[in-house]
Amino acid sequence: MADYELGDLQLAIMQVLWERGEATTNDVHAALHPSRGLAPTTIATMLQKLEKKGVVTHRAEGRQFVYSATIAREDVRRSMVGALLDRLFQGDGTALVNHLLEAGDVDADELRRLKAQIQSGKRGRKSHGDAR
Amino acid sequence: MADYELGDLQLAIMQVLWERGEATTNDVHAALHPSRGLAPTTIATMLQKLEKKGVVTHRAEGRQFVYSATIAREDVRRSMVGALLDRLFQGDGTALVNHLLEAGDVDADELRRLKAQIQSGKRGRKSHGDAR
DNA sequence: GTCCGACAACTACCGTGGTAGTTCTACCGC
DNA sequence: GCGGTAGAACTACCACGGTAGTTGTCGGAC
Repeated sequence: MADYELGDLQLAIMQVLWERGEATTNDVHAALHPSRGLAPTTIATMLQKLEKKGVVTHRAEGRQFVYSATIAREDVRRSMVGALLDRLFQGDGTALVNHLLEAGDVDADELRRLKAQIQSGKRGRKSHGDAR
Repeated sequence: MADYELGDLQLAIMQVLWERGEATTNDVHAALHPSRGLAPTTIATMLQKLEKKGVVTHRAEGRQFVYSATIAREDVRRSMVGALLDRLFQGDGTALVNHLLEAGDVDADELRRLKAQIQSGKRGRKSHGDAR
């Protein structure tokens, strides 16, 4: 399992790719422009860097490039959350959840709902045998 | 509330400072050397960069510098977890908790314990009125 | 009084995220 | 056929984390 560390813009781009399955440079630019107002070339450059890094691929369609992610959102989440957990909470996941509660990012009700959902069977797949 | 984004080594250094209250360059180097094997000058440089950034201060004691953090662990956690949350989970804290569960970083039992602890009164301070 | 050692200060360098301008190419419309 | 335009490619540049060498200074030992 490689370890992916993506920057802010990179993540934003990946987000678009994950949501749409695939997208042209222009699609990505259009999606991000309202919130970031970046030049199209910036997006294009970033896409190239992302490709060199191996996390996206492209396919030519006419003279446009259609990009798509080669890695799953979950993989990036796992890797980045894991890194944060180690760096900031010494790997203690419970401490993170606790922090989330304190910061008001989740509330106890949601936690309860989550727990209930887990109890009802969808747990236990894969026996989480990944020794980080 | 400023927004703190610290790198890996920077966090490791802050960790030492937070644990000890204060520490000399040498203390920090000694603490980190086993795991990282860095040159003392690297630590010193980083400490200076951290100071320029305003997150640590120093006080001279003889000809040594004794550094201490000027920001709380909680502030950094809040700010970095918040950033991660936005970037990777679109701000949905519950999704993060869910991810933590899936990845095996916390388990349902701990969650239950946490919830119980919360229910017993220590909740509700500050009404989390921070609009990120 | 001189020299050594410890430590801070300064300087340098690499990689990479982020940003964008400029150039090249190829198709499309007239 | 020719010129314009769209989009990719190339190049450049800054900031910053991370890494460390070199230089300067000051106090202690002899």
